[in-house]
This record gives sequence, structure tokens and C-alpha cells, in this order.
Amino acid sequence: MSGYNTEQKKLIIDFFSENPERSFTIDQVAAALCERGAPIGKSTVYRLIPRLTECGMLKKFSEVSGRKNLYQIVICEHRCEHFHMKCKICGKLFHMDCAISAALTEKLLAEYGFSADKENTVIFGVCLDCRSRGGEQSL
Amino acid sequence: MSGYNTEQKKLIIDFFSENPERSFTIDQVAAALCERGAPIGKSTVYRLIPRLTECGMLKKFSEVSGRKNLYQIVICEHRCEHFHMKCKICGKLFHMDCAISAALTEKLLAEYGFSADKENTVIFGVCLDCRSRGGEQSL
DNA sequence: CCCAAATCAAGAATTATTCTCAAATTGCAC
DNA sequence: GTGCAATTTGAGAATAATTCTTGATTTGGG
Repeated sequence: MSGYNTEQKKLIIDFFSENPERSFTIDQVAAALCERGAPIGKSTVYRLIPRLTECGMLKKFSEVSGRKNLYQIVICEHRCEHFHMKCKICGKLFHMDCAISAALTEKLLAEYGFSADKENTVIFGVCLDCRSRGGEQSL
Repeated sequence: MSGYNTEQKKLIIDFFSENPERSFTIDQVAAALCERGAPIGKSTVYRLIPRLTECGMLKKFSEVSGRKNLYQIVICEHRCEHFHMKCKICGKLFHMDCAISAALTEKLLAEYGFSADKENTVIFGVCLDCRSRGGEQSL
């Protein structure tokens, strides 16, 4: 992320990092931070979350039903670009191996000439654990 | 879509059908319809678009940058479930062949135990035409 | 044609988001 | 450290988006 390092950026990243499996609306983040007395204003939260998303630190979803936009932290070991999968039940984000991501990308390119944007795509579904456990859809 | 058949449903579907390559916010649709004097109220548009989305007639995206939710008509020849790809430049929606969709789904299931939801996933990228033409990203 | 159920619309109410601008903070140059 | 220009912040006003309420209208089966 470019620009100055400010306490407010850190507050937001820390908040998301505390809840790596959950996604939040901007408003929820602002409310949660303000409630705990963090020194950050609503407008700053609205300003920073989209910027953190653009630089890849957060990932944005829109609810399957409903109209709210949700943000969640992306914790990536891998440096190469890859797709992400999100479990609609538990909320976890999964990383598609780079090799599999690349194979998919190549397939779409070969077949349709379509150049997929790994960064901005999220594949929704249900993860292994939740499939065995059953449960309610949260997203 | 369940429920009564009303003129208002038809107005909305027609509007999207006239613009198969474009996506709109709910507000844009309401404004456009009202402006052309269509007999439909804003609240009806807000009520119907999510329902048309749930039943698969429309597809919902969230902007790559920005926070608006966009809706676009899905014109599908294929009955089997498949993934959709959306070109960020021209806006067109593409259908991933059922066989390729199934192969991807199976791969993710075998590799991660992740059961992908074809209906609610959209793969963003740039289509063949736009790659050769160059151009500005619209979404 | 009748009627109950479903749907609609106007606009009020609420909620979400953006904007404004003075004050505070940041980090570089010295 | 200190000074300073550029950047960032936040309070709250302004705006925009969405939902809700309620009485009127429409729908389709009988």
C-alpha cells in the first residue's frame, strides 16, 4: 500500500486479522472499531477499506443474496497469482494452488481467448469440513 | 419465477434484454424505466430485481473497484449448470461449456473437497475481442 | 364475475456513502 | 531533533441508496 503509514491503516488491518474467517461490511468495521474506542472515524474507514482492497490486502465479495458488499482479509503465503475460493458456510477463504490456477487460466485462454483476472475473482462454494458437517449458509 | 405474472416483471426483464451486454444498478434500472414513463415504481424495481436474480434470470456482480452492485441478464441456451465469465471491458457474459465447468468443479472437489457453486460464481477477465482491441476497463 | 392472495406504488423513514475543510500527522531534508 | 510540505484524518453535513408502510390495484382460480 502506498502513502504514509498511519495508525488508522493498522487499526483496520488488525481488525480484519483478528477475524480471518469472517467478512464484514465497511459499516460493521467502522462500528466495531469506534465501539472499542479506537481512534478512527467512520469516513476514514470508508476511505481506507477500498484502498486496502485495491492493493490486494482485502478481498471484496457481494452477498449471494442481498446487496451488501463484504470485505475479508487475504492471508497469502504464495506470491504467484492464484484464484481464491470462499466457503459460503464457514466463511473461510481458500487458495487455489498456483499450478491449478494457471491450468485453469490457460484452459480459458486456449478455449475462449478469455484472460481471467485471478485477483478479482472469487469462486463460491462449500468447503470439505462444512460439507461433512452440514450447516447453514452464511453468505 | 414463482408468483403472479405482472407487467412490472416483464418491464424489468425487457429492459435488461434490450441491453444484454450491460450491467446496471437497481437504481439505474428504476430511473431508466421511470424516465421512459413505464408504469412501475422504484420500490417495485428494488423488490423484483433481487427476486429475478435468485431465480437465475439475472446475474449479480460487484464492481472490481467501487461498491456498487450491478445486475445483468443471463441468456442461457444450456440447461446444465455452468460457470459464467464476464469481460471487464465490453461487459459481455460468456458461458463456460458444461464439460469444462464440470471438469473444473471435479478438480476442485478432488483436490480440495470444495464443492463449487456455479450459479453464484462469476470469473472476471478480458475477452478475446477486447484483448485484441485494447480498451478501457468498464467494470 | 367474485374473491382471496399477491402485488404494487408513493413517499416517509432509515441506512449507507460521500464530501468538505480545518486540524493533525507523517516522513524527508537538514 | 526541527521545520516543512504533502498527506491524511475526522466531525458532521450533504447526498444517495435502500427499505418499509399502507391502502389501492391486479391476478388467476373457481
